[in-house]
Amino acid sequence: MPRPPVQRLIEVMSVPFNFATAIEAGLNDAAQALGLDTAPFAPEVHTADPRHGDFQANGVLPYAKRTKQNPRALAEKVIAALPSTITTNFDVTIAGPGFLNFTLQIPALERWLTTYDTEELLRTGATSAQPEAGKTFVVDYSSPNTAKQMHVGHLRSIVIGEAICRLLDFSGAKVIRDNHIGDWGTGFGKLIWAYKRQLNSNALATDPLEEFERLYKVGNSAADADESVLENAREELVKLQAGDEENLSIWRRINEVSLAAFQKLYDQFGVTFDHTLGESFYNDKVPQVYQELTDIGLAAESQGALVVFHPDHPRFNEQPFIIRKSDGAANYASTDLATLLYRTEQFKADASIYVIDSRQGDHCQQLFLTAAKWFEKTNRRLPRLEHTSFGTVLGENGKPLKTRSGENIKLRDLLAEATERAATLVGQKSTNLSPQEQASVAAVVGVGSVQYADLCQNRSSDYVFSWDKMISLEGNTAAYQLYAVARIHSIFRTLETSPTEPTAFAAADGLETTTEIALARKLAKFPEGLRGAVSQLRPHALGLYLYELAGEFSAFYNNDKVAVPEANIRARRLRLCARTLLILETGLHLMGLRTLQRM
RNA sequence: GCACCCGUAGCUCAAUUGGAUAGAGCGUUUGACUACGAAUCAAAAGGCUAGGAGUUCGAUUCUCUUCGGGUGCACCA
Repeated sequence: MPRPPVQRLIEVMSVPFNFATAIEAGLNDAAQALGLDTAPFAPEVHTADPRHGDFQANGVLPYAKRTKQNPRALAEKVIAALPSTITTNFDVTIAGPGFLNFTLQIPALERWLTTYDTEELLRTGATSAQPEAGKTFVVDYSSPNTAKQMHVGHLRSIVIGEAICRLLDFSGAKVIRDNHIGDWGTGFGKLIWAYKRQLNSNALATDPLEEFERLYKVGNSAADADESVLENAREELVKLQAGDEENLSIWRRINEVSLAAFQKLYDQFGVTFDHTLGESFYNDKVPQVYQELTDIGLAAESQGALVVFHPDHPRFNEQPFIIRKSDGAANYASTDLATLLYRTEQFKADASIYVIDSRQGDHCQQLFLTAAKWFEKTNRRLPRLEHTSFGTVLGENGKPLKTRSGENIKLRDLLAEATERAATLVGQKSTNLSPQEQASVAAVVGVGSVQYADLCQNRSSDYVFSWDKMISLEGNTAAYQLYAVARIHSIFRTLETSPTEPTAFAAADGLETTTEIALARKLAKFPEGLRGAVSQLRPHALGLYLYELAGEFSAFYNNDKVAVPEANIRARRLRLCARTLLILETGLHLMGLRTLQRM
């Protein structure tokens, strides 16, 4: 039976969610009790190599050095002053020149395992331990251009952006997902020009986006070849921006079709935006930006354009930030500034996160620098601004991934191929499943493999896209972890019980085997995996943790049979299975993946 | 030319942001299914962290420098 809420709350409060932050607090208490100068004393707690315990604190060493004390003697004193919250949970030893090693006592591990037994409680724990809780984060990701299909170049922003949103949300932040689409570009004049002359209505009916793309190319090459076409296209754009009804309705139609096509892809990734405020939305909000930046002397005319220079910057003192083109039109610098103001004032953003590829680093730096000066002069509070940049998806030749003919690979085709390849594999490995089940498993494995391949390594570097590595399903892949999840579900099916049925664990006694204990120690480090991912907005830190957890589980599974006759042993192993399942599923969902009961 | 990112095992990547003997997977070699799912597990071999200098108790991480790769740099986002 579920315990009453009040009792649960007391239990949760008495067992720290994140042991590392608990140690940190304990060390700070000890330092204060000893009269250490707490300002320069930093506990420096990290998860440790298992050979050295569960956590290590290195802070005594630099402090002893600075105050000219014997580090080991100081370490002795610090240990003696540790509060009971630490000493009742850990064995503490001194190692080497003055490292403090903390090893979780088995009862403490067991308390953690019995306490954090639902996703809601993990979330509550994360909210209590994470500094992001209560803050408003606007996350700007995906942000494709309308009238074009998304391709591989759009993959990373979607996948990384969504994972970051989920991680922040789980940490108690208020997350606003904003799809800042490019729907006001200068290409629209050419597209409208071609639309009016060469529209194929059959093609428009069957695959409108494909048709818009074709028309855009037609308009583009016609404008290149003929000056008068270019002139015409400009006029179409001016008419559009002036509110011409015919052009506006074509433009609306393009956006409608584009957004519907985008949503089909977002559905496969489990992405839903709170706002889709494209550049057109800010059309009437850029004059204020021009005005204010000019008034405070930040922007000035140069070669006919309105630009911002930063004399205090080694490069941007000469490299301009163009906020209005010489023909008077806005560009993405103008709208990005207007957007930032809108997010600050309307959304009350504490942070604005830009999930954009690393090639736009200069733009973001200029945007942030400009915004900082602008907001300071106008007495506005500047949100935390972060360019969450990422590298390029490369083919096996080390160059940006393309089709054989050199075209961009459409995201639609990429996901279709991933699903198809997964289906082939499922057809071989999962013959016990019905055809419908096989198809849905293939979709989860296929799309999940693409997502995970993108998330499992450091976002800032380029990565090589390899079907074989991704779909071969070995090593640090989605399928390896999905397999662990499916196996755990299978155990509960076989034993005819459920991971959420507390009576299944009622007879559990103390952890015994080395593989049981190793798995339990890994489980209790979920908060650290989460913290690593959130604090740096790097999902791969969580991915790596989950992979290691799945590995510990597999070792446990091979060593310690769960379905044994002894009720006490079976119950404690079942509990380990249930917690592993909870954390694997929670973690994978945080990365944007779906999970399976069988595969 | 200026700036940013990167260089770690044969290959693809980690290393908790300055911590202890630099870790995984693939590939190679060897072992484990009359086992709750072998899409698994256990073990071995594989390294002057591109080269050099510096900072300090301690450097893959910070500074300088050389080499090699990628990407930006006046009106497309």
